[in-house]
Amino acid sequence: MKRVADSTVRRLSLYLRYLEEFEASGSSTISSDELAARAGTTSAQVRKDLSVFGSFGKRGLGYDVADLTHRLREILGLEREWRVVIVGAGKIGEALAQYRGFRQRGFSIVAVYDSDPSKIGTAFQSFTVGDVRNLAEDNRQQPADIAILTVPAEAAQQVVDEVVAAGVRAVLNFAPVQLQAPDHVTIKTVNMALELEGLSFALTNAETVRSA
Amino acid sequence: MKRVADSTVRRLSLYLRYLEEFEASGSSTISSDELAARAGTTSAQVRKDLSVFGSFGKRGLGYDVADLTHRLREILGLEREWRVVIVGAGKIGEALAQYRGFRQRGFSIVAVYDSDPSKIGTAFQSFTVGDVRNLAEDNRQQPADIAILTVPAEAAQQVVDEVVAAGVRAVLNFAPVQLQAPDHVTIKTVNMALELEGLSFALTNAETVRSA
DNA sequence: ATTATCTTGTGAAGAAATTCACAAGGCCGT
DNA sequence: ACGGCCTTGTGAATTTCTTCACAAGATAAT
Repeated sequence: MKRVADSTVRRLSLYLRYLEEFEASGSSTISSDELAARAGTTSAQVRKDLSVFGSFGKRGLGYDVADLTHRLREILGLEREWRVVIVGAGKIGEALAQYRGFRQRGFSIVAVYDSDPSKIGTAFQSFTVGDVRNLAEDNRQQPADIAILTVPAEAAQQVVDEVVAAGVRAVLNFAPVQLQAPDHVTIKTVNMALELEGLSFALTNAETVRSA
Repeated sequence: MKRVADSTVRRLSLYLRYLEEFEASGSSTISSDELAARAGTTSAQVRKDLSVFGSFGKRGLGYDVADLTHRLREILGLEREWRVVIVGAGKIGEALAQYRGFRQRGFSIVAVYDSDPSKIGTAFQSFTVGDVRNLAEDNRQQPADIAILTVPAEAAQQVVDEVVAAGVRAVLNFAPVQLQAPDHVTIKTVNMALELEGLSFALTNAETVRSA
């Protein structure tokens, strides 16, 4: 099977979000044109994205909303619950630990860790902060699938090594560094300063150059 | 002047980050190869990215670290301080309000707003939460350049309209919705659930399909 | 049953981004 | 001053992504 572009997967997620809204609003069928309008893309793009995984529509009619919703959930792996641990009990970790958007989508935060002795054992949302050194052992009972890293940049690589050793195969990294991991581990980095710098560039070059 | 790709700008930011590290470590010159290795790309890519803005290197020698650092800061518009307001005094807003990475890079948080009467007037990091309805007036004195939105999805579009009316031309949006704004306003959306779904896809399709 | 009207699925065309590959310089040691 | 060794800057080739455009179905009305 051929490799699927990251941009395609992102758009599928978007489509799913708008489909769910559409489902709530009652209509049972939707065209690639309508979906494209909501997701901010073109109908051809929608159809191409879906065609990677099969043909889900009916010519002349469009897509059955409930059916396509289900198929997209399946494709994205959202039919099951994913066990997520947060490493780094700072403000960002706290914000993510209580973020409803995650649980709503089947991502269940199961534990929060830190390496700072002054934080370990303290209450943190509905969790008690664990010692990151117990992560591997805790994982032996019921392994986590995904680790969210909200640790300082200097500590991030070591934490990745630890969670990978503990069996985690996907990492969402909020530390502003490039991380190394074996091929079978997927890492996504969210770098908020980078996003702001993109805005700075756009503001600075507004008259001459327009960012794509 | 031709349009600059978003991906190019992102990489320039990365290069800048690694150049700064390199600068601290003492070396005065760096090759596109070394820079590429750190940023996780290729030397040809580094040279192409830089060539959009000029030729900053010396053949046979590489780039002067201090000079290139300066040029990149100039290109990205980081030589000045940007005034940033946060709208939405929830956990994520709080985390961002105290995030050191922003100030370090010249992004100065100047105020925090909310629309919830129970939050307005309360202390929030080193700020007092303001009423979002005063934003336009506050902005008349010393306008903010960038607004960070950490409000619920339902409220986001209205807040965008308000900050745009108040003169803000760049928005970093954390609400999981597609926002509309005039052409002269740049919006970047960070959708954390989307990132997790990308990981879910990768985990689900690990054996058959590999995400790019 | 036939016609008119939709909308999908998809090859082909086009555009954009990345990688290749090499001439043009520049430095250093002798 | 010359030869050997680096590394840039950049057209050209390649790859990847997006858009076009239309045949193939499907529905509905008469």
